[in-house]
Amino acid sequence: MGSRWGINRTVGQIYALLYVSPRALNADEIGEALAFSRSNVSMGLKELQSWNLVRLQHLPNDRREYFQAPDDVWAIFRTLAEERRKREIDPTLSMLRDALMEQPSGQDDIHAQARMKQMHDLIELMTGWMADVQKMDSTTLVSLMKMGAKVQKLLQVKDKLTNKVMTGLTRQTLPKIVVGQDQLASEINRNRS
Amino acid sequence: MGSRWGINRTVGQIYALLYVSPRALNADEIGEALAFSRSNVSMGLKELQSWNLVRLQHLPNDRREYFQAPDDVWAIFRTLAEERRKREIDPTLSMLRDALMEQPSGQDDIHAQARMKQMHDLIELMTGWMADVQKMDSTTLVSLMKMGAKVQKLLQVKDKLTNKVMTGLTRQTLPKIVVGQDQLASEINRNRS
DNA sequence: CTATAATTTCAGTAATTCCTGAAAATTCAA
DNA sequence: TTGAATTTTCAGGAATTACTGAAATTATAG
Repeated sequence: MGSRWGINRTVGQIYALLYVSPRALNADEIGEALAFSRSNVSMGLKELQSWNLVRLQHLPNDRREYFQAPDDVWAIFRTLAEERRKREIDPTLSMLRDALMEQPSGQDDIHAQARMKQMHDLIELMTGWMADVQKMDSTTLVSLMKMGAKVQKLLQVKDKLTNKVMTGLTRQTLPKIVVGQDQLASEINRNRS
Repeated sequence: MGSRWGINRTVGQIYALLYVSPRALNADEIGEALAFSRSNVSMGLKELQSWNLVRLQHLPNDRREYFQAPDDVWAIFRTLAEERRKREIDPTLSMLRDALMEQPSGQDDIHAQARMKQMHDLIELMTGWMADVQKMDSTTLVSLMKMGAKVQKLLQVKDKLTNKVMTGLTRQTLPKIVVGQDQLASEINRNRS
């Protein structure tokens, strides 16, 4: 699966092995377990290190290095997301920005730039949102995910109100309550007192 | 960039062209613009169709098919996310489930299964959350993203309270208020009356 | 139907990516 | 230092993936 997550098959296999292993493994053990050449293992581990996905251990009286995956799956996910942002998203955003700076020559260019702006804004919005999510600890993240549907329900209500697309009945029964995104936090905070 | 999003370079180029183009293009126009052979374009378009990423058009008095990308960037994002789920996430989940059904033979297997369970639950949680997000319209989605940080602040307060890790001072000033994920929606709903 | 325009398929080749063994480099105990 | 253990580098070959042109298929106008 990892092959679609920016790492190739071999590296994925190595990481899967480290992930399920109850203890840190050295390069020879990995190579033997997966029938990879020693050099292949070395390259794979180097790549995993460049992704910050492995922790290094040294056992006493053993010169070899031992590798392990972090215990917290969410930490792994966060690292992966962060590295992909650095490697793929950020360069993409800066290329889009460069393209937007150029002087458009003709009607088609203007349209293309408008489209690129849309894409840029979408990516930037999602990246910023991910950055916020990154800061949360695992427990909080799980809470957010589990309540997902409910936050959305709230937002949809808000959306209908602000966009005035609700039915007459609803409009009558719901006097001017506009739950804007800026107001949500304070709405909740008010409940505390 | 698309090469990391499950589609290869050529297909990515074709889609980028369609995306910025002010009008639908036929296969010959695409091939000429990108210097691809006609058959390469055909394969690329076929792949894009299998991903549901292009809309087909027929012009009067022209037998050729014209292709275009949807106008809404968020629709594109949703389609991409949905297709990746079907192609990558779902098979991964079912493989993990299969592995979890197997009888563990030994201590190491038990540990490996526990780890796979963690990964399975993480993926399932995120998939479910994404499914919820999928249902939202673009405007709502933007609202959610923009308020991201604020939802998190709220959740962190909740988290500190439920986990009793707050300082004595905070505990004194905040009497038994527990904002649980199940309660949030109803808290807000109550404001409506 | 037929002729022709348009598209798709596919076998062969080109290009790319991956993996290996040998050699070089590094580390560290003695 | 020396030398054995360990790791890394890298050129070349293996495997995979991508692309092309020719032929086959499909669609449609007349």
